[in-house]
Amino acid sequence: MTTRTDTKEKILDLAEALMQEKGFGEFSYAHLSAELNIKNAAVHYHFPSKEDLGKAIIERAGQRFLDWCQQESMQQVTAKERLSAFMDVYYRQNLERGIRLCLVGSSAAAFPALPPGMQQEVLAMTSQILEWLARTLEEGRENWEFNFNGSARAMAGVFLSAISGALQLSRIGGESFYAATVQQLWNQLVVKT
Amino acid sequence: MTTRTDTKEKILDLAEALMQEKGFGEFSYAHLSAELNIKNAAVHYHFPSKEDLGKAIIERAGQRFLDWCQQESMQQVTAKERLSAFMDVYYRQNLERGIRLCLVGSSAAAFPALPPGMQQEVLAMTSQILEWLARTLEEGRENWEFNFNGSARAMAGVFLSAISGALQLSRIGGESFYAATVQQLWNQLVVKT
DNA sequence: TAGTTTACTTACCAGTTAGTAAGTATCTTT
DNA sequence: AAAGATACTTACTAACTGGTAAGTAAACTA
Repeated sequence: MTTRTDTKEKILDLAEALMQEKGFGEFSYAHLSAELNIKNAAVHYHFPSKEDLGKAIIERAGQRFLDWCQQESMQQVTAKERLSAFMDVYYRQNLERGIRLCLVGSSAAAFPALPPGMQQEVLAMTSQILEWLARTLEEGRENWEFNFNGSARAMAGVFLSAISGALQLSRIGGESFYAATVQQLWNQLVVKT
Repeated sequence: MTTRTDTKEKILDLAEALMQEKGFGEFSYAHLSAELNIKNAAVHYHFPSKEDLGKAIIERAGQRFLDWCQQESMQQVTAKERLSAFMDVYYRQNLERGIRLCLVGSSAAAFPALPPGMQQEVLAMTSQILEWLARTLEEGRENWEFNFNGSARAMAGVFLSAISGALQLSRIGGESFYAATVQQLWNQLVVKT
């Protein structure tokens, strides 16, 4: 079975981008329909409520993250290379597109205003990311690639807080702020060779 | 000369709290006026546009920060105690009030949607904070209270990113996430005695 | 005490928000 | 070829948004 149209995916792509650029509460069905040259009722056809739309955005992104970290090429590289790839895909690339936030940062900032069903999806996705980060950091520490004290889970919290925060603050301080901050974070973590 | 009413200050207090709780774009003149038992036109009397209101919120908070870090008692304590006080006033306390974000984090997340005049105020306030942090970190390093490599300015960027990010992510992960993350950050920075 | 300023209220407005009900063209299945 | 599902459009709504113009009561000033 083939889908005749890809309107639903296009809506999700655009909504996700707008969420990173402006926040979930700062774009409307009218924004989506205007840009896609459809009527706002067409968006409601695919996503009856904004909660449905929000849930779908996060659900898809969460699945994409799982696919990404379970892909074959990921299993063959070191923890340091995996963490570097993570930062490139989920942070560095957003910087190049007009400083989009990561979905975790965007969701966290607007969390109390998000529909309940969406909050649950955000929690699930964030937990997945934090667990992957903790596993990666722990493995890197055992391989003498990373150097840090305390639990890998706590370090994962610091790392995710710092990079999502740095992406946000670089909207104020510019790309140079992001570059300097992430470099400092990386230097603190990585064992010099 | 005494002011007869304090409506203007009450509006600022409430607007600041709402900005930390929900974000600048997520509260309205109607929210403010309803809670203060006045009409929305009364809010417009004191702050004609939302840009005026936003500028006033940040301007006042920036001045409050300057007053705070220039107060007499601050000059008499060590860098470590000053940094600890900063985290208590500007972060720990927000956690206790339903996880309000700091104004820097709230502003950064919504930055592209903020009125231009407000963006300028946010930049000024953030610069003040980063400069103070860099000075404090540098002084603490010279006193053997803190231990870090690289420039104090870069470390200040990591520190501010991490704590503002941790406050946001604790909306997802709860207070325990904040506690664990900030403890890890502190342990990495502070020289053990 | 008359005039002016301050701090509002009353009563609007045009634009935007998420959401809905009913209709239509096109494809798929029987 | 008929019946049903799919993917929309047309046309609408009630609630809310930031913002304004005109009026008013009380306080301050000349």
